[in-house]
Amino acid sequence: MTLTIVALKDARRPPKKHRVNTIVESARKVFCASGFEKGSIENIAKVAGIAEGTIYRYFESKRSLLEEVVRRHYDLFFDDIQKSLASIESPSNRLRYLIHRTLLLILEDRGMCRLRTLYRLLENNELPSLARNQNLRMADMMAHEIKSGMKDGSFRSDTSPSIVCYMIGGALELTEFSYVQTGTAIDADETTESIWQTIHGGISSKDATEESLARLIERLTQVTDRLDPA
Amino acid sequence: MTLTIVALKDARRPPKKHRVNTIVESARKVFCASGFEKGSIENIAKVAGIAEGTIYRYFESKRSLLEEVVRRHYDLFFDDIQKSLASIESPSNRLRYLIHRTLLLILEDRGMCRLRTLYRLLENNELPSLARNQNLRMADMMAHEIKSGMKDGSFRSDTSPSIVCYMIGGALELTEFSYVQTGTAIDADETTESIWQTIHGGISSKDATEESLARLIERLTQVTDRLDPA
DNA sequence: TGCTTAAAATGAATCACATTCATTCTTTTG
DNA sequence: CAAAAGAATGAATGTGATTCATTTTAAGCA
Repeated sequence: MTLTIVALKDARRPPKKHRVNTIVESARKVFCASGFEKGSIENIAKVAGIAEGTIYRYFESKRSLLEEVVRRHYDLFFDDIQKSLASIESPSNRLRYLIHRTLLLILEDRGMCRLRTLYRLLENNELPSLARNQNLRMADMMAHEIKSGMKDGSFRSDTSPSIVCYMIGGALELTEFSYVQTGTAIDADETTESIWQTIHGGISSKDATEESLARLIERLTQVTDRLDPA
Repeated sequence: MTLTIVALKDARRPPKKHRVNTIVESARKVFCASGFEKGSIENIAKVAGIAEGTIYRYFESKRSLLEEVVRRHYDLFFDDIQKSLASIESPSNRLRYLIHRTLLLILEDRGMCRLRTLYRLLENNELPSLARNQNLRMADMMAHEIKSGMKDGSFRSDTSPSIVCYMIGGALELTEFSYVQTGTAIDADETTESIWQTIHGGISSKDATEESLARLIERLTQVTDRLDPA
């Protein structure tokens, strides 16, 4: 008897958690398939096999449901990325990894990408929103590496971490945007390389350095000429 | 008589153009004040002093009305920028100008910015949309300068113009986004400088290399001085 | 100037959805 | 097992974009 009761008690909560999971999962499917605006609550309820009203027991609004869908997806990503980061050596390499990993995520699921891109646009009211937090989390990770690099001397000390973050984040976002829009595949390796190269070395040709080298060679030639048995 | 008729005939079109102007202008006011979702057609019609249905004679939907509002604003900007560009000397300077000018536009009207940011999010269906065209137009201008710079040797030849465009565009967009969200003023000069510096010279410190070279040259100079007929 | 026809404007009606809530069904507790 | 609490339901509500039959205005013509 006691066992039965315990079993029932335990069975009480799983249904609750299970309900939420079912709803979020259905919402994900519907939103990914039809987009946010066209993915109706009616449809989500139908897919979940429940009544529309039930959704509102667990979620305040359609938008907060979207928020949960997006959050679940990206939380996994962030947790995973943060773990990997620990085993990578220098700030440079970690920064590169962040770029590369994000590109892979973008490629992984175009539907979610579209949702996220779309989601960013909707949140024009509350400040401490999910998208903001996601951006901040990624920006924080990048900024941290940039600052480390500035400390250990591998990056210039007059760099503005936040602007560099914006530049990397922006490039990733526009790449994502272009992918979502056109569906043209991205070469993650190549794109990482381009972004990294620009961030790292800039676009200016290294005239100064090359001039120095030229002068050096000239001098050396003079020296060797002298030393040569004339 | 004839004159009167002519006057009436001419009066026929101006009302039409005038109507559209009135509608767009009212829409701009309402959207800027309340945002897209909360700015209702009813309200726009009221501000314009016409019936709701009339709006639908000139615009297919609420969204296309938004599109027109945004387009008008940015068309002016692009035309102006393109004119100024002609009188600027080098690719580098033109690129800098594009960055700076865009930042000034962002600062100029936060309401329009918010609309544009919001607008970008909405367009998840039709490909050749306005936002896309705007992005393309700006991207084209930037890419053009980058390619010129690569040709004339001031930029590295292994630069990827599109990635660099993405990086600049992305940085501008995130700066815009942060401004729209927080309202914290941006220092256009300083931000331009940071973006430019990173794009131009990268973040890696060149100190090490250059110092070594300088020392090397110094040594060699000493050597050659010795060898010179004292 | 009056008459006819075409274009424009109107706003009440429609429609699509998100959201609410009185009611019904289930589970828990005593 | 009955009462109470908690979930679920889906019809009703509310909001706001969009449509359309009707009315108003303007244009063309004798």
